[in-house]
Amino acid sequence: MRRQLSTTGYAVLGLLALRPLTPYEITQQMQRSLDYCWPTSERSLYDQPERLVAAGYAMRQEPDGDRAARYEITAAGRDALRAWLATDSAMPRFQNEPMLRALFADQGTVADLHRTIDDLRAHVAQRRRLGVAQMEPYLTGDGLFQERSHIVTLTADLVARVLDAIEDWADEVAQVTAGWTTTEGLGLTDEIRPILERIVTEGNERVRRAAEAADATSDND
Amino acid sequence: MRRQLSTTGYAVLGLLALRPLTPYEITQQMQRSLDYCWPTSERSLYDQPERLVAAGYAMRQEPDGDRAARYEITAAGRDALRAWLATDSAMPRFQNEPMLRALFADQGTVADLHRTIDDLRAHVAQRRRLGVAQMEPYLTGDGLFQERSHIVTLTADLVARVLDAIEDWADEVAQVTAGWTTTEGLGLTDEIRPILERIVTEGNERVRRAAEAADATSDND
DNA sequence: ATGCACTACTGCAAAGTGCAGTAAGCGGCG
DNA sequence: CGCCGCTTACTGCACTTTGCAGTAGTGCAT
Repeated sequence: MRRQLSTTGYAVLGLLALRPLTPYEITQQMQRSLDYCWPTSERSLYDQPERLVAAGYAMRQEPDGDRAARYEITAAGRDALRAWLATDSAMPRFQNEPMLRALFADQGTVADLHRTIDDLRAHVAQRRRLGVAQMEPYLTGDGLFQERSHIVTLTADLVARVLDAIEDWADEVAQVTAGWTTTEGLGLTDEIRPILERIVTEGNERVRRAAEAADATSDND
Repeated sequence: MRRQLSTTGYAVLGLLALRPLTPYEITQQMQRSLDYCWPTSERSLYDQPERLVAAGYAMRQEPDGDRAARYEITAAGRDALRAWLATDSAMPRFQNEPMLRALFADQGTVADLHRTIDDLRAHVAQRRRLGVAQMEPYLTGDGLFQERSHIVTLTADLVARVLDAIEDWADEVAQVTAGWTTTEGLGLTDEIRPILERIVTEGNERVRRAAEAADATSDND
């Protein structure tokens, strides 16, 4: 009954809050809908249902014939989920290996960098295709859990914005590095300097705006 | 000599390629510069130097007095780093707990959602302040490893674009949900529907453009 | 002289990951 | 008809990572 759930545990609990699922169905739902914000290995998901049962947050339904048993959220589980939503969130944690490789690009070849960027572009394109296909049904009222479309739309919007950001960046890097013959020691070329200037000026601009917005908020309190 | 390094191992190796570091310095550099793309626990970093030595990719320098020993990359280490850069990259893996909580917002209160979004905005603002402060010196030629400023600028640009995307999203969510009195069952309201339409139309537009670009590339091969 | 924060780690239990392996069902094919 | 390969639905295991508690030294204020 006692141990504290991990974020992955609450993610699974959130899925069970919508409907009872078998362990395999949990892996599929997780892949389909939560992978955008909470990627996990399939392996770890198979252990979650029994942990939820041990915590009193889920119960195993009697299996129907020789099919796998579904797990169902309990009242205590709903309470725990509600309580978790009222706690402070961990902030985003973005593992971005293509960017890591870009940071070490001067240890490798121009071709290495181009290949990594191309792979990233292909990956983003693929993700977007899947995402759009999942969202289209909601427009005609045929989405999964259509009554949740307000929430699904808002979160999909974040995914779309981040994918756009990555794609635009990849396009820019591909363009800027197209003429490179070395990865080392280039420094602030005519193409790089304006990018740095934009980052710093627009960054400062946004920092200023955020500070003003924060001031306004604290005035209203 | 044998075991295969993790991505974290290569990240540390990449740092050592710039200059020899003590374990503590590795944690500080990792925090300062690679946390944007490769967040890790401090704890795991303390084990990396000895693993690199075991693999033959680094050597422990003789410590100077009672100070901690620095670890230095070996020729085999540089080869391994180069070889790694030539392999396929893993694709980004974004853990985004605020978004996960937004997806389950209908299990909690409007206040929970607003608080999570506010925390996210504050976090993004903080990250941006740090990032801009790190980039400004490069404009005047005073950045760390200024000769790497072309690479540092390009990767900082990705960070800036992603932070902008998240901030704009947070602003939008704050605005759209400001008038909500419930988190449940709202569906496609007058404010939500246009967002969904934008996601789908602009998403399809980008999918189309990416497909054209991919065609053009394969024509050129 | 004592307290206290900060630096620089180490140990340990629990959680997560990658990958190999397994077993059941099922459609095709000679 | 039996076997082949494929997909579905998992389990076991070795290894890595994480979070957190603990510790030892150092500077510096009270």
